[in-house]
Amino acid sequence: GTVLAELPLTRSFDVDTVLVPEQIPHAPVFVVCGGAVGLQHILGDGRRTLSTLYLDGDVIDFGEIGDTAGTLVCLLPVSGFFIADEELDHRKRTDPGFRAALEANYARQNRFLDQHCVDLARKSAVEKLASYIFECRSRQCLAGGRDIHLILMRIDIADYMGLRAETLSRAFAQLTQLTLIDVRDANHVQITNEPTLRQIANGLVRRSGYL
Amino acid sequence: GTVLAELPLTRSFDVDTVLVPEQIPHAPVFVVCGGAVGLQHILGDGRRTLSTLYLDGDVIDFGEIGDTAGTLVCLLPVSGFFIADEELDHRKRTDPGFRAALEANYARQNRFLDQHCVDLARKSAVEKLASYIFECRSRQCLAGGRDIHLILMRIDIADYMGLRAETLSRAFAQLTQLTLIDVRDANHVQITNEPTLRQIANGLVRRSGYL
DNA sequence: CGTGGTCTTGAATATTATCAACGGAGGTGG
DNA sequence: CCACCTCCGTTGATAATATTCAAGACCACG
Repeated sequence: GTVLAELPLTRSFDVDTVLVPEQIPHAPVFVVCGGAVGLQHILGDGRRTLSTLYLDGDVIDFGEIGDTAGTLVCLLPVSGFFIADEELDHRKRTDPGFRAALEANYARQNRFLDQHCVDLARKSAVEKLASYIFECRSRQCLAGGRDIHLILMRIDIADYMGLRAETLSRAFAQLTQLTLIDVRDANHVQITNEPTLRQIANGLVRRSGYL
Repeated sequence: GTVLAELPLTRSFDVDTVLVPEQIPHAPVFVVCGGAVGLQHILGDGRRTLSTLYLDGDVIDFGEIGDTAGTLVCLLPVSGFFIADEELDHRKRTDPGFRAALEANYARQNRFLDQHCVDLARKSAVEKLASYIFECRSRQCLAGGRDIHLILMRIDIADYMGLRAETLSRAFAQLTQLTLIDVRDANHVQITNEPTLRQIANGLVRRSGYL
């Protein structure tokens, strides 16, 4: 994100705001500086999924996402800036560092999506929560830190990890009872047994381990 | 894929071959021309997940995937060609069409991953199978076609959709009994009621609909 | 002090995973 | 040619897990 210098097209959005390509005409890229944006999909009967999270430093390319892929919703108050069409084209053509930054952003998003698929496909609720906690840490570049900011509300974490809010709540209770985490408040947990929590996130212990 | 002209670094691989970056030194990109490659992740206790499929025309960037993200496994006999480091750099610098093709590939992979997350997060087994059938069709550019090639073996479809093979088998049985599909052989199904199958894939009918 | 929203808990239900066994297709060797 | 084997896919019974629905707890806010 640091390579992309801030431009005058800075904006802020409230929670639940839907970001649409027409927000700023001819500005197809939005760079998140604070808050959280989620790519939201609603199934026919109302089931909600958050497939991608855009946090501080992430680049949202409206052109890439298109119309069929869901809607971009502000999950927290969001600040960031748009990049105008001509500016984008110009810098893509002339600035190799800019191109590299964009490419790195795509690759980064791809890795997160890939890992997210693994988390969703086969992991239990407890494993999903453990994985989410570590994802929060790595996304916030707090390598090794024990105090984790959970970023989202429970319902959004649940919709991101493919769970119901009730099931997620029970997963918090289980990890707490196993003294692997300590829930400070709704938005913060402290990791009290990182090796075991890591093993659970990686699916190492399943039946005998944490029951 | 058509923009990327074929080069002399053509190779073929048998089923179960693991593709590693060192396969061809200094050739970090592989373009799939036939067969199927899967990005495979194994959890600590052996659970297997296929997070991404690379089919005809897809571009695999070893540099992007890195080491931590799983292993690339040939799910079918694979043919394709590598692009050498210097060739890649040169064309990235001088050929805007090449850059655009690479970027489009990233965006395409991103959309597939995104949709895949939605499929994995909240859909039932039957809904997942319906979604997979439509994904096969759209990947093979058979818009509107009724005869679908399932591409993969049952076990690989299951690991891709986050199911056990037994559960997937029961999903096939359910869709067949509802006369929504007709299983020709292990690799082919015919869609016999596309609107309803589409509704199931989209999560429109859940409890009362197909039971 | 009520109110709306978020989060949690409990009991019943639905769905999936697990374990075991069977059937069929394809290959191999006597 | 046929017994034999292996791999793949299916089916059945049971256990584990998540969802659903209902209700209560907690907190911020007017």
